[in-house]
Amino acid sequence: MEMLEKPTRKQQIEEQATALFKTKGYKATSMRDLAQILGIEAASLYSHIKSKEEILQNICFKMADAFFLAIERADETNPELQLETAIKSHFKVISENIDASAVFFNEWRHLSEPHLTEFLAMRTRYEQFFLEIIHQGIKCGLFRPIDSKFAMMTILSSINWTHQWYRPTGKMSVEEIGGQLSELLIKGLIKIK
Amino acid sequence: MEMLEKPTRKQQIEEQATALFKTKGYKATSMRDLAQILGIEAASLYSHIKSKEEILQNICFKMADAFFLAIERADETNPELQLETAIKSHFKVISENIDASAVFFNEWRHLSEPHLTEFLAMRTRYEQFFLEIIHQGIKCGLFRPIDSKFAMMTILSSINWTHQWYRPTGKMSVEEIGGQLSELLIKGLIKIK
DNA sequence: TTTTAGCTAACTAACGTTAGTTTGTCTATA
DNA sequence: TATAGACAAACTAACGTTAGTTAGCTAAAA
Repeated sequence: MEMLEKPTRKQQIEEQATALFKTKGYKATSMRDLAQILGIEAASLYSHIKSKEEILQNICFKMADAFFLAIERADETNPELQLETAIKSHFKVISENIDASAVFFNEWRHLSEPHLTEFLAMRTRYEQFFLEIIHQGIKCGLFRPIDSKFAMMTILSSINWTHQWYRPTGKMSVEEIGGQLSELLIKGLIKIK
Repeated sequence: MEMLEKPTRKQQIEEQATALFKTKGYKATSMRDLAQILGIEAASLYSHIKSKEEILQNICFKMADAFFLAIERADETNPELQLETAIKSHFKVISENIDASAVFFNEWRHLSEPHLTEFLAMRTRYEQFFLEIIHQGIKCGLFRPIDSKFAMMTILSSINWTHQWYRPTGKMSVEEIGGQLSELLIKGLIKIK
């Protein structure tokens, strides 16, 4: 872990930019806003970065990598367990990168080509992973016969929204939220039956 | 219904602006972009509107009104039926205003004061409505003992994401999606048990 | 001495918006 | 019936501001 070493200026820039992009949005954040937070002039940022969009690209693709890495480790055989693990892993990545997640989900459309196309292709591939689990679950009669794409969208959107309200200082822990999320989405809100 | 009459120029502007704000975002949409679509000069827009932000305000607050109107009619006594009705009503409003919903959910942060504060207050009040239903359901033992705010966020985020993938021309109808949404969220993905 | 990280100054492009004007159409009056 | 006034909706031109970015300089660190 290189976390212990003090961050490079470039890392500081990306960190503060991530926070600004989250709260103000990419387009509404100016290089002068960013520079001010770091206590330097806007022009000085360009000693460390190539362009404003380069920052956005780094945030988006680093997050994409993190998401893929998280689900690659999950290899359960039972669709229910598989889905539970996938939901928990997905949320864990978000919880560890709240600001970057917000940017990832809300600001990707400001990527220029060819990065935009590449980004969307990765997203589709990622969704495919959840789609397959749900499809298997339906096929073996474990899940109710539902439109699998619809179920995938519903489940992912619930998890993806957590960046809006989850706070590390809140009363629910990461494990607790992950568990509750998968329980609510798989078993539903209603009790027993 | 005044739908049959041809829209005023102002209505045309708001309609096209809504579409642009959805796809490009509020900040990334210029008045020149908007004017071009309507086949006029940017300056000419100001014969019909006060400012760019006025358009955003109209979109956001019209949607807020629509959402409140939709749930005010629902008055079931059973929490399960109440929640089902609320979910369906909420989705129905989105389905009838896909572009405006996207702007409502994604661009509200660009409202200036005092509109921003007013907007957030309305949103909290709206969330309170769902919170209350879930709270009642838990209290009477119908719903599992879950953090009600967490459940509310999870449910609302699922419905609010539908604007991203729902298409009137798709294979699922509005009623079908509304039904599936409430079923998935209330009864869960898993079959029987 | 070379490199790094900041500075000042400036550029071009684009932004939202205002001012003043023109054009066509409808309506009421001469 | 012809004309004048009012209005709506567009135009051109330009304003002041802000955007992202570049160039070249300076001072301190390696």
